[in-house]
Amino acid sequence: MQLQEAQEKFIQSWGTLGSHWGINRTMAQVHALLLISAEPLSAQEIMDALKISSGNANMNIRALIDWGLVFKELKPGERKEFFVAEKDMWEVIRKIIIQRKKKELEPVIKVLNEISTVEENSPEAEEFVRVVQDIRLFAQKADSTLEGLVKSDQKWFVGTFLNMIK
Amino acid sequence: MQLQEAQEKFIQSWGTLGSHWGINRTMAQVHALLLISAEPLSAQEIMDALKISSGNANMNIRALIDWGLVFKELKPGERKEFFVAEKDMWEVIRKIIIQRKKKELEPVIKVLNEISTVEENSPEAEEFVRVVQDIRLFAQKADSTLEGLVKSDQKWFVGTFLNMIK
DNA sequence: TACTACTTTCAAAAGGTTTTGAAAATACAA
DNA sequence: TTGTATTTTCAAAACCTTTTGAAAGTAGTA
Repeated sequence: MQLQEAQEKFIQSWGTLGSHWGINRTMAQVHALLLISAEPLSAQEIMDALKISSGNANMNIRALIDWGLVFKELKPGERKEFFVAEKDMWEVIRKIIIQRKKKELEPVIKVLNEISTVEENSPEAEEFVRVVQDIRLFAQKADSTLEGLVKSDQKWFVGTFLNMIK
Repeated sequence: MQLQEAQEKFIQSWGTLGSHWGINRTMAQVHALLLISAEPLSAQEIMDALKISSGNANMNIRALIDWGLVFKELKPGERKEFFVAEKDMWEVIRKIIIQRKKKELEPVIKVLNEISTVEENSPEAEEFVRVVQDIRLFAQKADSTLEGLVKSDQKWFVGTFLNMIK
């Protein structure tokens, strides 16, 4: 397979994956492009490579920087900004977990805590409390697992993963 | 907090969470409603409770059945169908993993395998192959971990999870 | 068979998200 | 300062997904 074809496939594929993971398709494509680029790219180069507008490029590059998946790089003598991707895959995963934990898991735990105060004075209320407690337990377990993972270094994570599959 | 208010909050919250996890909002709300219902519900009861149309209800109930998160139940003497949710949280997680692994992880691994055959005859090609190999390794690790998890029984999963958080 | 309760389909409408691109803002150079 | 390259903003347009509801289909009942 030719390099260019392979690169395009990779960008497409990463975009599709991203769109299922709370990262919009273009955002994931920009990340993919930067991941496989040996050199930092300017906004203009990203726009040209992916055929997207300046607004779109600007917005998604900034989102990637917010997530900690992309860094701004200034070249001496150049007025324009260049961008590089976080290339360490474990770090990428960590950054995504941090965002999603904050945006999804934590709000749900908050609601579960609130609603578990309901009084158990009817069969429906009993069923409700049982289900909510069960989910709450799992959510808290997931939360502390992810928290540990985020705070841990790579080796611990790799080790745990390997342990899991035996 | 009143039971009804708590139930509504739970359904809302579960819907929001679902929509970030490849399950559409209504589908997640139907699942939430069935989860906290002590009795099987008919399509009509689901439509009334969530204020959704028959088409919408039908479509999402079927999707939930496809995912293995909801089961059809026939009551003797009743013409209409009733539905119950899978209430075991670990089983719910397993079912979701099965679907997402199939729909997302496996296609990506396929592409990664294809494109890693590119020849390393330039700095760009080298960078490309390095990144792809790295991701491929991670993806395969994740795949076998999830596969093990899906095939395992609850206890093993709970145990591993607890081990992870120490 | 015809009736009725219930379920399913699907084209059109609604709703939500993403993208565009012109205009405004910014920042450096002369 | 003025000019120019670059970045940012944002309202409108395009696009994509979900929902509706009427009509068709199905299956039990009489």
